[in-house]
Amino acid sequence: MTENWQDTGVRRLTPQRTAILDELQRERCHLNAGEVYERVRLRFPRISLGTVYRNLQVLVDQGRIRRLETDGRQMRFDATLDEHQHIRCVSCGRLDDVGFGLKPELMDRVEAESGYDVRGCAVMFEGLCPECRK
Amino acid sequence: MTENWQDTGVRRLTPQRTAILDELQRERCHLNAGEVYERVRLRFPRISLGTVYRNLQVLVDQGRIRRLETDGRQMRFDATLDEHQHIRCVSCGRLDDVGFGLKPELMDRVEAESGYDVRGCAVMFEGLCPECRK
DNA sequence: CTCACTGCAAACATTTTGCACCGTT
DNA sequence: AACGGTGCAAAATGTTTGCAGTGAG
Repeated sequence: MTENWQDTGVRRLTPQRTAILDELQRERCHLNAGEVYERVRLRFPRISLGTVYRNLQVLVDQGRIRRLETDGRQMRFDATLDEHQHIRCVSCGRLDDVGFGLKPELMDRVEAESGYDVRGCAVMFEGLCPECRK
Repeated sequence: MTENWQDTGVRRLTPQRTAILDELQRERCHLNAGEVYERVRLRFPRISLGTVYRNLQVLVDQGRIRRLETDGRQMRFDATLDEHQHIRCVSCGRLDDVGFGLKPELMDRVEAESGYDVRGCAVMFEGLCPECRK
């Protein structure tokens, strides 16, 4: 569904859609679907979780947000589009940005080694966040 | 539960436990819990999925296997312990190894930038696998 | 009028957990 | 006897989907 995706429909920017994108852009941390739902519900009390999930998918397909694989149980969504990576606290689960990119040579090397047509990569660091170090 | 984990009990190497580790080591690709269950069930027809999950967790805690976050919906498990990373096909979901490690300097930089005590990192490349390129 | 979008609820997939029983030590 | 491990079933969690109604173009 993510793969081979092809837009046929119109994809209006509905108020709900806008609100979801809005909340993701407002928050520095990376919300999961439930958190987006909570926040958007303050403005649209009757919005449903299904709508949130559907719109998150639309926004991902449009390239307006990124989907992050965090703890393997739930997704988080990231409205920051410039290249950066993430770091997660193994103790409290907090997720922060790390601003750096891998060198393009690395992609080439991986491409040569794996035989894949490499499209991207995600780096997830983990460790103890400043709070949890104490 | 993963964090602050501390072994008190004995953790015998039961036949079921052994079989699970065995299957993970035999398979070149990285199985998910259901696939492990399927395979182990051929040898232990009465084993339960719960037991598989519990034992996978024990093996992770013991450092005998690694838990991989793949598509955000399910985990896969990796019995190859030397440092390597992974690449996933965005089309068919196939998951392969990529043998390389990040430079230690990079970790230092991330540590300095984020304030975290960095413990590790996982790199997930994605692209089209050789089959799907065709 | 059409069709994308919505709310709602049910379905789904994956993982975790409570419980009673069993086997090692 | 104590306790870690097991099978089984139920629950919990996170996500997707079917459906009928609504509204923008």
